Amino acid sequence: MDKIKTILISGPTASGKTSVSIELAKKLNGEIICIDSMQIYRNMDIGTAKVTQEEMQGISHYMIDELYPSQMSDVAWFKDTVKNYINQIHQKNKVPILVGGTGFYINAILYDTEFSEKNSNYEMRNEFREYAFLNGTDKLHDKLKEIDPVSAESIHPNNVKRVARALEYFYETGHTISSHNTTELNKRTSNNSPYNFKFFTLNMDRQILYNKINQRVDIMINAGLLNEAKWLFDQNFDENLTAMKAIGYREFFPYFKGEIDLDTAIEKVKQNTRNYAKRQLTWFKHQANPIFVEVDKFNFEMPLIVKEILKYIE
RNA sequence: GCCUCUAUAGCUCAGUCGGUAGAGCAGAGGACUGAAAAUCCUCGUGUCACUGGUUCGAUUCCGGUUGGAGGCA
Repeated sequence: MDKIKTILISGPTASGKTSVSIELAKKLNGEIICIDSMQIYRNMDIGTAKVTQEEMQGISHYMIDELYPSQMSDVAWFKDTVKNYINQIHQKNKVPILVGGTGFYINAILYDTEFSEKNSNYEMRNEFREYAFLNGTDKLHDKLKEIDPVSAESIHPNNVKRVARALEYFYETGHTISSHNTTELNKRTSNNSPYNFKFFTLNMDRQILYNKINQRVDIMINAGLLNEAKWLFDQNFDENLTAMKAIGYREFFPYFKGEIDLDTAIEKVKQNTRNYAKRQLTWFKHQANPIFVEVDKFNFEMPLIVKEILKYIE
């Protein structure tokens, strides 16, 4: 049986993924799956730049509003859910178009990262984090050195999250996470993806991108971002929830508490968004092998961009 | 007009008891495989405003000039 054909449109935030994907879907009889760690949450529309009903132009979208902010997402669940949607869309004889900026999730889907083994233990994670807090990050790192020197070598002691996960993985499965990672990385290079995919990353001059980001934050403010942020703030959720880390929300919490003024909070949103865009680009450049589409070279003209992408398809 | 303070990295400021300087922020680069919009790592040469003087040597001390802030009239 032939592999299912899919198209993936990625890129940093504010690069125009949404409109490109909708134009493509119209041209290719496609449906859209959003690969975005934050658009998955309900009640967080403006700040996550979620597609609006009008923008969709009748194209079906999936993986939006699947969870409540009080729920935790994770790669394994995300990948399985997307997989199902891809199959469903394919069975309708339509083209699944994946669009999003969460590189970690994208790779998990495209390169079929193995998560079947049950090995996630949040309690253990928290214990390790507590241990590092009480005894210092180096002490936690020493524990890792004992059971998995290879991982200890590549994970910085300050990166408690990773050190804790590596330890958790070992105690849950009896194997080192470094061996698991090696296996999964080999899958990526040996091209045994379950999909026949074309992977695009939209990009543009850095300064232009930053200007777009700044402008978009202002637009979000005018569209009522503050109300959304206030709502989330008022829920009094645990600050460790993924949804509480969303840029465009958490920066306003100190403002609601009266600790900073509004302009400072808005500047912080812009800055964090810029930094995030930078991290996304680093991921796409080094953790994947996409076709880069420099949209500013096409003057941001949608027909030209779509035409460029279509050149690589079929 | 007079007096006082001030002029150092894109920004906010340290500092050098005289031997050409360093933090935070911004910015840049990177890592990443069950929290990922998360988490973490690396990167700081700039006419030390200009101009004279003292000195072996001045960004540092002294004089003047110019810009800024405050006070008195």
